[in-house]
Amino acid sequence: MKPGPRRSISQADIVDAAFEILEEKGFAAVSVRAVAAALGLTPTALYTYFPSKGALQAAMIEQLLAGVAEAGTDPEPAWRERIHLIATALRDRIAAHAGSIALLTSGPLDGERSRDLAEALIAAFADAGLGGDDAARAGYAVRAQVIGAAALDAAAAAVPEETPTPQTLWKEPSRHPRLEASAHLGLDSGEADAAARRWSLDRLIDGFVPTR
Amino acid sequence: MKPGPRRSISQADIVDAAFEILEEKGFAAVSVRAVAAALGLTPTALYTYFPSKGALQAAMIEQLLAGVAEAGTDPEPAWRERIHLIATALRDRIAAHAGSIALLTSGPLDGERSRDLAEALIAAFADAGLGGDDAARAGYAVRAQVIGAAALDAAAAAVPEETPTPQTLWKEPSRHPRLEASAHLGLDSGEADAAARRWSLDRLIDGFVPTR
DNA sequence: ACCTGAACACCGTTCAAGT
DNA sequence: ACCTGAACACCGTTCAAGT
Repeated sequence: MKPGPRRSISQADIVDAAFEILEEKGFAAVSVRAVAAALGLTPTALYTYFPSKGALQAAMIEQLLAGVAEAGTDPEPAWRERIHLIATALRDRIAAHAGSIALLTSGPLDGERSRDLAEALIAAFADAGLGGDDAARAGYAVRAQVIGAAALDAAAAAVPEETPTPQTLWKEPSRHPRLEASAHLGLDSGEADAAARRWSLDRLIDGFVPTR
Repeated sequence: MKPGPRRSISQADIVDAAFEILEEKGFAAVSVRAVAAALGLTPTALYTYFPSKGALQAAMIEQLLAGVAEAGTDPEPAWRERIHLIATALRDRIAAHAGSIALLTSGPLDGERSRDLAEALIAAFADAGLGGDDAARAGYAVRAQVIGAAALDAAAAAVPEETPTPQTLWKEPSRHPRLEASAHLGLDSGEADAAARRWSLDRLIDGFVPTR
């Protein structure tokens, strides 16, 4: 293809292409060169739209978080439900885009949407009656919980092929009996269901919001 | 230098060299080539010790987590203190090695030490009177909390130079008033103190362990 | 067993040049 | 303004070969 002006490709097109690669081939495969190739461009052409790979990743994070805070902005549902709506929206966004937790933990997290998310959670806890500082601490704890759980889930998903244990007559006593006894919960295989996540988040909320 | 057998370098030496690069130049800089160069070796020589870069990273994770579970294994302190000891040990290890949260979220997390950590937390919650399933859920929540908070802290640390806001006469009303009002807590700048972290973790524990 | 050197298929980014 | 092509200093990994 010959050089020259072309019908413009938008920043959003580039972010979309990057997400496609992220989901299909993982975070490490999201290279400037691969994204450019997916769009039929030369790597250098991308630097017309984004000044660096980091700037592209920041744009990806903003798109990932778009609308999450708004899930709990409507003041109609009670504060607890609003927290669940925000937490679930964040969790679902991360879960819907394989590899996105690596993206989130790869650099700064100070975009506008990231702050919107923090603000919405603090507001919900303030509506629950918490003072400003406690509401901020509770909101931080919820963000840490959702992101931490997503990180643990991604780590579980990255575990290679389960090697079928050869049948042995004598079983070694396990060093992790309690962990293994809880395997059916699916916590460390990323298979916990939505009800279980809701229950755990309710426990965290209960800890921060004193019942009177 | 000429090829040939040399006084052996150990796997631990390689892991140590890798940590030095991680802390000084960040996760992205931990390359097989850079680690080899730091040891005066050729990249290919490292493949004698580790079959892949991933195997080296897994060894780094195991070293990072070494001893963390043991911080709360002694049955003498009460269960709540044991949880704090484990959580603090994990947090301190991550904080002491800049870039290590990227390491932890870069791949599988199924090593022996990782399981030791999970087991120790579940055991402490079981001592608190929780049933096996609830203890597992509470232990998972604590792990998620510490790792999620470390991820948020690292994201805050990665935020580039704070551009001093030019003095303006008329201030735009902020879209994040509650978040900004809580800036003094240092939550989103990775500067929360140990007492604040302990308080927040106590809230989480309270949510899971019903007071009677 | 442990190591080198060459090679392959990749990276992010810069620069001069084209239209 | 948008794009190409060449270039630079890097990657992880494999392979044949040395001692």
